[in-house]
Amino acid sequence: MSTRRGRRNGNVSEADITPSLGKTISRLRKAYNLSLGELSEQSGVAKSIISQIERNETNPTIGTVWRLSRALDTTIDEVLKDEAQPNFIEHQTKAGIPILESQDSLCRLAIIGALNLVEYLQWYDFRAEPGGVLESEPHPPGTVEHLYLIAGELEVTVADEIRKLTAGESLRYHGDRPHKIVNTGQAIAHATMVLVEGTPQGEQRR
Amino acid sequence: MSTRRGRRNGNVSEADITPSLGKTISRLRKAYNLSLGELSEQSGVAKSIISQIERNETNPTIGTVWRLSRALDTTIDEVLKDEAQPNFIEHQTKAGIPILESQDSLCRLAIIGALNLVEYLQWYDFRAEPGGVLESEPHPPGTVEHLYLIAGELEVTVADEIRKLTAGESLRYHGDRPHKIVNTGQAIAHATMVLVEGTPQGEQRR
DNA sequence: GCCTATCGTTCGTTATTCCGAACAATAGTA
DNA sequence: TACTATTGTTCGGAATAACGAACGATAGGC
Repeated sequence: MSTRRGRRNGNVSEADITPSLGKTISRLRKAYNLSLGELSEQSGVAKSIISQIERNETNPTIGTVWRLSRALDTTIDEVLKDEAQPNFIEHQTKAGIPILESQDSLCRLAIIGALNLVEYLQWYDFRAEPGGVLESEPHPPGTVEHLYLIAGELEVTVADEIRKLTAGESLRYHGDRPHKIVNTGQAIAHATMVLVEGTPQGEQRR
Repeated sequence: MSTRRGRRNGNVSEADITPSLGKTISRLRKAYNLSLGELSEQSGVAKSIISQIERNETNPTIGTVWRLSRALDTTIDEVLKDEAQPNFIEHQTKAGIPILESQDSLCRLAIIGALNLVEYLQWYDFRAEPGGVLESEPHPPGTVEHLYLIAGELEVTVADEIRKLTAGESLRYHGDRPHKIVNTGQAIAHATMVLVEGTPQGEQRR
């Protein structure tokens, strides 16, 4: 019990207490199609550090992780959550629009737009084959998700509540809770999804 | 651009990016009736550091926070997360969605969502028969319009510029100028439109 | 009142995070 | 092939987080 924070050249000790951190950062970075240099620029963290973090070769500061989380449009607690979420696999399309695929590869989320406002905003084109399931980890606190079903039939579960949607209906709910979208119909379901990452109302100013 | 991470005696900069952390640790520690020394013993973190963390005078490493979380019978993401919010789901039925029709009644614009943020935000489901024309009066200054063409073919005219869109493409333009959307194809055109009113721009979210 | 125990804070040293530049590995282009 | 760009990694130096000990403050016990 002497090695304070033993590391140095090879053997990792404290670095990998959160083994998912490096993978998570790496996965998010790739989902946004960013290089180390680009993420470094957007986050203000040296790319050498990001490289080390992704390989779990260092024990970063809260501040560093926070800056990375922010650049990756998420929050620090999201990034540090232990359970790896293999929900999305990054997949590149012809037009350069990143496409996210669900694990069963029956759902496809295309990021068709994003805006940097005081709040951050993204919208998606969502398609699901019959039986397709899209499970989302909670988004950052205060996030609102809006789903408009263009065609087909969906079942949406937020926290414990379940709603069925038919074509033409829309649903709005908190995205900062675990939620699941299932195509319960026989045909392809098609929807537009808008995601607003916002200041929780009644938030303190400093 | 010299101050790397300015701190030093008094003025905190990076330390309080997660202002709740110190309070959270302190609250948990007191909830268990632990002194700094006791928590130090159980967690393996020097009590001087715990003291500084609780007063947001340092920017701890992930490892340190993790050891503290563990000693306090919780997880690191719990400690770093802000308080939860009540659940809410808002379900809008098909009948409740207002539909706007263009003058030639060949275009239909369904308002599928709106949010009051610092900026005002609306999004639409847009459908146009072949030959349909949608002419818009200029929206308030600073408005940004984003169009994502799901299917068909559109021609968008903003001020003097004309752009042709094919399925899968998207376009972003100033909405505070007169603009016109024409379905130049032979089939129904289908698009998602997002409209953001606000911020004279130059505003960013951090 | 005095002594002792315990509390949280401050101080000097050591270890390591972080940075920027240099480097190697990989493509893409002429 | 050589030249250029871009990728991720490695390396030395500066900034600082973590440590342990020392310090003042507070409260009991005698």
